[in-house]
Amino acid sequence: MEANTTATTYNKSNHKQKHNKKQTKGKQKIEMKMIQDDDDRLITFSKRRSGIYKKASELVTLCGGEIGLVIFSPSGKPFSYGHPSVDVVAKRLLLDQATGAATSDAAAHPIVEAHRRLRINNLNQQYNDLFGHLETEKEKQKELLKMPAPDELWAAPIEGLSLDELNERQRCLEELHATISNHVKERLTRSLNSFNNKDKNVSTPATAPSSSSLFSKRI
Amino acid sequence: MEANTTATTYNKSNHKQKHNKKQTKGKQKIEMKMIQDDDDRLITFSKRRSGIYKKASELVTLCGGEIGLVIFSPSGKPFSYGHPSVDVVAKRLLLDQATGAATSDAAAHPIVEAHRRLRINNLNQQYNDLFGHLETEKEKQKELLKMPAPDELWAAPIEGLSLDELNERQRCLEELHATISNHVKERLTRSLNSFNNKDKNVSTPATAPSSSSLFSKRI
DNA sequence: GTGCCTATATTTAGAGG
DNA sequence: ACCTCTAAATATAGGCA
Repeated sequence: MEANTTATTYNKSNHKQKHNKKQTKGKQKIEMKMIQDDDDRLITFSKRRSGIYKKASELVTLCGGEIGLVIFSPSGKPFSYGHPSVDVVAKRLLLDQATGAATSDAAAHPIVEAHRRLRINNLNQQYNDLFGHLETEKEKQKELLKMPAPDELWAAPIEGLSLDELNERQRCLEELHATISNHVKERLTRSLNSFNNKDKNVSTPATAPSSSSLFSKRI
Repeated sequence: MEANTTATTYNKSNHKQKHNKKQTKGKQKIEMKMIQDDDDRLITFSKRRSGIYKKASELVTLCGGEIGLVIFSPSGKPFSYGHPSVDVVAKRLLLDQATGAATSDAAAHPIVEAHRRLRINNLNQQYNDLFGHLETEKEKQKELLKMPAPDELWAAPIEGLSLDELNERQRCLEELHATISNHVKERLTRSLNSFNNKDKNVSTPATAPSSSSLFSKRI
């Protein structure tokens, strides 16, 4: 940030360097996928964890409110950050729940939307799965699908027919999506190796022998 | 780069510049203290909350591990983000503690109970959880979107397409889906607000008969 | 592992729809 | 409210101590 025009500030040790040669590579863009090198991954974890802590504290400072954060490192070590403390945040959550105060209004309405978004998230999860990301999202999906009496959530008053139409269309989209996902998945099974580059042109023969069981069609 | 003579005057030598006018002020530095203006604070809260969600998901993607995050907005509404889910993280924390595993921060225990109860009695957490993911995923998907006429998607034969084409189609579907969802959301919000009474019972063609009390949504 | 450094990549404040 | 746009502020990858 401080780096002004000529970028010659790295010579702390009065060692003269080539004047117009870059001292470092600067921040390089990295692919958003699991870092394979153990060492790099650990370093990145540390740095980014700090970054998140900072963001969290800034959010609290700027906007007030409370925050609690727990992170398990790839090696399983737990870290946490909280303001005023994880404890306080957790207790407040309990208190709100017990008194049914702040959460009741927030909960009642989003119920419908929760269901809606649940279904959307379903799609996202499949999408991610196709690209080899967020494999464990499925766990959450499962848990969420256990939501009590989802059907009751749809009794909300709705202002018009067009909404139903939208819902119907939504449903169709989901089916189509699932179908396409299936096909993609099948192809992927046979050309998995080439699929790291998302814009790589990967084409395969047109039919798949098996592997349809790989992808359980839901929704 | 270096914050040179800021904004207002872009004329280095005190004469009129025709094309040098800045279109916006760009990101301005702000003091790290509570934002007083209600509106600004709310906006900043939203933006930064999304930012943190993204950072969290990136951390998980790059490094693996698990993360659970709970935020109370200044007005007391709870938000959360978790991977694989807040519940999983909480349970893991509990497990670690039960087995006496090395806990770098033991203060987080109550969060476990909090989330258990939340999950049972209140969908708000799930809602926010999903919302966070949705926002994050939406950005990922946005990068390569080009939406053809929706109708073409419906009739499109799946069989003859390359993997690339299928992937592209997926993205279109995602976007379409999100768009429709937004419309539904808006309508629901509006209608729910206007039918803000308890036990409003308006049945929709295909689903359950009654709903519980509904309240307006706010941050 | 932590901390510093630079050069970039990313985030986001502010203003408009 | 939520999205877009832009320019400036931050975060951070890759190195080194």
